[in-house]
Amino acid sequence: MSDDRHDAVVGVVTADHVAAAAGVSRWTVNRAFKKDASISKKSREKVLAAAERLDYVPDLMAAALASDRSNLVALLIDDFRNPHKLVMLERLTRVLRQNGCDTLLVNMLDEDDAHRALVSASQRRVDAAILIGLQFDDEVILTALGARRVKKLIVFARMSGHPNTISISVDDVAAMTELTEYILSKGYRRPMFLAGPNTQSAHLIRKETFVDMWQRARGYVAEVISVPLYDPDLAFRAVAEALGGRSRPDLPDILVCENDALALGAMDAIRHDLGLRTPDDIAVTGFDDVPQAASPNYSLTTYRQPVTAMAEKLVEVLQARGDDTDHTGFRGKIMVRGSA
Amino acid sequence: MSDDRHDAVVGVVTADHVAAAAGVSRWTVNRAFKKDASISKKSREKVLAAAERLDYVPDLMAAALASDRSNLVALLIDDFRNPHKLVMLERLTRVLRQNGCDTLLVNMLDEDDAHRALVSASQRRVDAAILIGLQFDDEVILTALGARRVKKLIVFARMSGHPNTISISVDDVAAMTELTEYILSKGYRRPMFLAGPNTQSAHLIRKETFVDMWQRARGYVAEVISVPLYDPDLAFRAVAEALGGRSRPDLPDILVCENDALALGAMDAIRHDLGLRTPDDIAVTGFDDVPQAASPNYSLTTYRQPVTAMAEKLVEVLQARGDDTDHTGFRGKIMVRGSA
DNA sequence: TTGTAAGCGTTATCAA
DNA sequence: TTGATAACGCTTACAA
Repeated sequence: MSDDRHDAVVGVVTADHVAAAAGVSRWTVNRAFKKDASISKKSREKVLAAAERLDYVPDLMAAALASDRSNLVALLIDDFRNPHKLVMLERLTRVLRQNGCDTLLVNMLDEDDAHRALVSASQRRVDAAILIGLQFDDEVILTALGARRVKKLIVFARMSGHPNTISISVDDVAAMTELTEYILSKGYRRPMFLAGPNTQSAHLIRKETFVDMWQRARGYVAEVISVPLYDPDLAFRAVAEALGGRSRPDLPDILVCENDALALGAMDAIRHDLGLRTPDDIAVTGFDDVPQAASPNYSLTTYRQPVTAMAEKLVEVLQARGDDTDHTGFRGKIMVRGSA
Repeated sequence: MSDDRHDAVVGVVTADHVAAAAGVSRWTVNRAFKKDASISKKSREKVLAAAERLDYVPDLMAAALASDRSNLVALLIDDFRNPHKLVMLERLTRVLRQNGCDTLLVNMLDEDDAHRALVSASQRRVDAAILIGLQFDDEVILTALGARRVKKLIVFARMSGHPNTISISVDDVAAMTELTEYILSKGYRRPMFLAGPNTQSAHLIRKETFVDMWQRARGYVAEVISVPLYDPDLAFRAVAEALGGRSRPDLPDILVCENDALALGAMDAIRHDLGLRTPDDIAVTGFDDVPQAASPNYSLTTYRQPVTAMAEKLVEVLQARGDDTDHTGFRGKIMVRGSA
């Protein structure tokens, strides 16, 4: 038929058209597209054939309006400086899409924007809002999110401890314990911890775990410095400043960083500002295992989170109709490389 | 009232509720939320006050269903290895959101997935699908997208030349010309060009511009190598392999890379595989100005695209109701750093 | 300026 | 297994 071209252009093909073409009712068309619908095999085939022919696909917006599921989630992200974000975005969008879920990406411009971001998401009827790897103050954000109009609020890759949210993350204590044991086993003597935002308890776990373990093992308190954002540039400056004037014996022999974003900046500072070598003069460890960590330039010893498994758990949580609890027990693995 | 808590939980507040509370009709409520609606100041205030009180926000899904605009766009992305993607995602989501547009992030898993990705987007009634910085074969993708059910198809940060798409990008010829002039002015003698996917014409412009200019200026053809994806690791291996066995005089004195993703990998190879220095032994240039390019470790001479301006143009294109043409004349600026 | 009718394309629910 | 009714919450006419 010469309608071929026409069909594609002439506005939307709806279930009604397919129904007419297949000689069934509109509702039967719909059933054909639902997995566990009660429909005869014959009807379904007839419908799917007609749909194929007419190039019909269900309109998910209309579906969302009529049902109470949109199969849409919002990813709220507050920081694009950390390369690990790209990794998480890739995994999350991949796994979500493989499970029939689309993803709204919402850029939280600043802490005050958190509330607007969530409202935005709610206006699209998302099934869940996922806060990915917050660096903004958890408390501020979760409070702003207090009057929530979103069904589920999930904190991904960070523990939250906040009621009404579901956390999905690695067991930070176990992870940092493993890393610290490794560091202790290597015989380092003068550690310094480079921490990120000091704002909330969730951010402090890695630092505290390290400091506590070190104290117990060695009998003295490790030095700690921190930066207000997970930004390699800030880490560079903080390290350059903190270590700049020190004489050799006062320098740490290892810089334990809360994550890779900080570790990469720190390593640059050690080499290019202080003119020292790593690991020979100062060793470095990170957390996350961003792609660059594996590059021969950094060869960063770090801890890899099981992001895919976490994303799959997220899908499970999404599909669970009832309330869910936290899943903060994921275990990753230490990636031993050249930097420590 | 003790309803306070209740209101937030008891299901959605609709325009009807606000209408009742404000003592107007549902349609008046709607007008109050539209910028140029014909409504008296008084009515609007009354409505907005009631809306505020009831914590009402319009449902954008329902709005999209009823109108033919969704204020939703899909960002189709085919590659998360290139750190420039994170920059583009940040700018695009920021600018779009500032203009009332939400963003669907769709991960194209492979070339064959392009069609499904677009259908996915269309099922959400997006106003436009934006292909950001394709590395997959343009032709394959644009063909897959042929039977398109999306109103606008925009190719961002890459020229497409394909009819039925709108490109928004820098003028690659002008950009590469500027970069090449700089390189020529510095007196390099033995260039090598590191190209990305050789698949389509859009990918070839930078290479061809460089090779042509070099030939005209110096009278001989520059060497070219290429990798199938914009992946730093592949660049590393390609450079290590191409230059590995060469004696000093056979080595290039500058490696001109199609973009920063390749340049970073190339630089790592020069230093850590070949054991050479940059720029002393081999200089390097990139394209994009990713954040790492500015780090003292790389200090990469590169070309910064005006991503924000391009994003703003994108918004314009989105808002233009009619068909639009390409906007491929953006000019960025060369960022001269230590690497060349 | 305001109100009304008629959808938008689906789904929940019940009846056949 | 199938068909029909009534939403879902909004917008675009157009009429008052």
